[in-house]
Amino acid sequence: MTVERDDVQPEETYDFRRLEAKWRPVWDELDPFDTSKFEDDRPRKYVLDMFPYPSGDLHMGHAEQYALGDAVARYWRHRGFQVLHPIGWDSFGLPAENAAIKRGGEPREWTYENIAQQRDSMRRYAASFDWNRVLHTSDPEYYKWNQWLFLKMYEKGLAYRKESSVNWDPVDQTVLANEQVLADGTSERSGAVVVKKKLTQWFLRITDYADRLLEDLDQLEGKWPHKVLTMQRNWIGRSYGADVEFAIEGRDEPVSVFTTRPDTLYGATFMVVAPDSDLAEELAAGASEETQQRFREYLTHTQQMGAIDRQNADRPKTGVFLERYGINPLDGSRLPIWTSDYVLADYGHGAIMAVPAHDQRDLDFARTFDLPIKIVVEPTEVEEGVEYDPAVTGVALAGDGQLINSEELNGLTKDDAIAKAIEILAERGTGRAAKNYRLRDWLISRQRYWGTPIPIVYDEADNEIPVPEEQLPVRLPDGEGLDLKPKGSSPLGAATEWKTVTLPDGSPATRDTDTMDTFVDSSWYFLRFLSPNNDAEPFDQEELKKWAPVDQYIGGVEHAILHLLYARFITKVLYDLGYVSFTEPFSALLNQGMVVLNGAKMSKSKGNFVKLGDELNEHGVDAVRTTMLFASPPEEDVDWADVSVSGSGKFLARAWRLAHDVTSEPGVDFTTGALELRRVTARILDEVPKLGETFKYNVIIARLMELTNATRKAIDGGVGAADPAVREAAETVAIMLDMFAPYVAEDMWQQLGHEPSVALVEWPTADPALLVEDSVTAIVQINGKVRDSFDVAPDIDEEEFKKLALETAGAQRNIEGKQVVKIIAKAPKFVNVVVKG
RNA sequence: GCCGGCUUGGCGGAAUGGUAGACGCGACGCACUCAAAAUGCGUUGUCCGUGAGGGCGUGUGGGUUCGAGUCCCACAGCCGGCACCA
Repeated sequence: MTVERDDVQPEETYDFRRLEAKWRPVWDELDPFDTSKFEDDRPRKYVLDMFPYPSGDLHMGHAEQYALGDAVARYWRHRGFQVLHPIGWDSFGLPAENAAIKRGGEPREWTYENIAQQRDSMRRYAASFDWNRVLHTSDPEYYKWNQWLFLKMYEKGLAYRKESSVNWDPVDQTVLANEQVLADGTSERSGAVVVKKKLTQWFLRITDYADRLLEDLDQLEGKWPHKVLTMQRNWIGRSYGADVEFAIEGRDEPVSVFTTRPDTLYGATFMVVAPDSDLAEELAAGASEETQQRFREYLTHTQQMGAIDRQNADRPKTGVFLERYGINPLDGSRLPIWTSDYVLADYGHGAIMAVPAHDQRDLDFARTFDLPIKIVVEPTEVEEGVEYDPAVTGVALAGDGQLINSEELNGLTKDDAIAKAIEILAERGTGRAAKNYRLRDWLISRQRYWGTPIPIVYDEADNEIPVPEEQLPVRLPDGEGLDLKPKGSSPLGAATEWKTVTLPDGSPATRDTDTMDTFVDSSWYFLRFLSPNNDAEPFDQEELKKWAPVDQYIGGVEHAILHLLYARFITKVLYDLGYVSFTEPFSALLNQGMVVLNGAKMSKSKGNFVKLGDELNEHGVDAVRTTMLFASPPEEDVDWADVSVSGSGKFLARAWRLAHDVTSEPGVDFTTGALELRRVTARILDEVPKLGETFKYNVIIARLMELTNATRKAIDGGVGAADPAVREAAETVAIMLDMFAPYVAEDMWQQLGHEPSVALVEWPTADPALLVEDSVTAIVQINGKVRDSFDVAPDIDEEEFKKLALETAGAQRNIEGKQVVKIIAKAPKFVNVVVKG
């Protein structure tokens, strides 16, 4: 194959290697996507691809994402928009640190080498980025503004430090984010079972924004994938109910519990507190020595249990009676207080009222420890003779019904009783309506080196002192000489010189040695792209007005919750601080599917893997990009075993040859061209913009294949290569193909006698006259079944149309001997004859 | 358990309530070739029929409609999210 290539004239045949080598330097020189060049009145679009983490070179997943994002950006350019399409790197993070530990050297070197490699690959991939706006989150010029953001939030009380229970990896000796804990409770990297550990850490008060984060999702309906909206709603997890105060015997202060079912208050027969809560410890302290001992053992057992073990609802219920009692605020009954690990310390108040008849978990617990079960809601639909008593069936009655054994609530339905119970509690001052969230505050401290230093110092009394804004950035010290190995505290603790500072009054202080979660970096980077080199402010207000918010965001569904939730949160914070005028960062979101192989996620270790480099070398950039988008609609997964990259290559070669064969001159009058081919071109010019709006690139490519085939037929058939319609069609193919195969498109454009770049050429609009056909094919149905068809003029009159339909052989055959009941006709499309007999 | 989504040929997929299967892959046949590759042309939902033509067909069952892949109801299967969250 390679041998033969030398034998043929290179210009006569499609050769992706030649095209790639030819056009890359031209584009580098032209820099066609430099947004600053366009100071005109065209409408603007901000098209953003989620920026990559620089772990090695680009892989198939990147190829899919950037093929898609680039098609979107190129689409809008061809539609006459100024398009901002920037790229940068999410370049802080643990993999760089691990690579440095493993192979020596510095996280910095590893990171920037990978960035250089990925940047080269992206340029080869012909992604239409504005290369003048590149940012790296690990640059001090960037993370300075993370620190600025942190200080602004600290001023507003939105950043705070507290002791809490966090995910701890005992092998790597570091905290882990929730997303780094696998479903089986092990660390995704070390494989160790993750445990909970109490540490003092920095948090961002995202729970203050829970309602807005939830309610503003409604604005995004139809613009974001429904799936993502649902996932965010689940994650925030708002539930309505009541806070109820229970007096505690031998304690001055009452204990609050949250319940979604205040209607079942009369059915409460005991209380449960989380073993790892402060309350449990305090209550246990008032119990007998033996019980205190049992409590301590139980607490230890709970703390040692993995996070996932604890969440396993199938586990038998365990617990310890604390020998203390609470008082039901409605009926004054005495409720024994237990502790059990099915109650979580950090949800609600870490304590519950247990209603075993109407809550499955409470019922399981009551049956295990032989506690009373009192029915207070009679189920609505009770079948005669069917046992429904939870004490017997073991199934709690969670549904609707009529209240019984509940004094003033008796006879009410569930919903009415909830309202009434809240009213009574409020009157007596022992409770109130309340809501609770699954969402927790965002823990941003990390015991890692390769991240943004937290701009706080501590005086000798451990008071927090924010670093003054003018002293930012707090630069990360050189990693050289620092021990990055996991040891349970941040590597920055060993940077003595860096860590030690002197306060204005001369007293000594130390820096916070943790770094920020890298999700902080990515929560606002889309704003930094507007003015990445501005060192006076995080983002330029004028650029902000021009471009923000992001019109179209494109990325994988794996970020459906964390990144997108954090970015939405920070945007709302910036809105409240007066820095931006919008409350949602991404007006529209598109999730691309994954590239899989034989139905399974690609995995190097399992040998189930396709190397992007191999595909590019064998088939070329254009064929790979086209294959990615032709395989299916963008949100679906692409199974590389089901696609044909060489098939895409064949199509591109056919398209390229069209331009090569055209013999008419540029600027020739298309209106004198062959009508039939012109109609095909017009139809596609008319259809493709609509398809582009809904990202149906697979269909657009199919249309371009049709147009290519039709043009080929015209050239080889009677029309001939010199016909203006052939040039019109070939130019249309070239312009549209630019969305998927920029090298082929650019070369075709040149072959057709035009200057680069085709990427900046606006699509012609279809001549409406060409969209009207001379004749259309009408179908004839008898009782809804297609029996014949006939050609008619599109403006045929209804009566004439019906008459012609009834005259067709198919109609005659099927009507014969039957009675015509009704004729439904829509000229010139179809006729349906309803017959009987 | 709760919530969301999906289900169309051998495969990926297409189809404003109006000819289901566009376009492509694969397969088969033909041309070119000593042969193969490449390229081109043709066939390709399924069953009956030599043919003309006809029956069946978009997970299953029902409904609305002159007409349903498309709208409504129920069910099944698959995928995803959340889950001892009170």
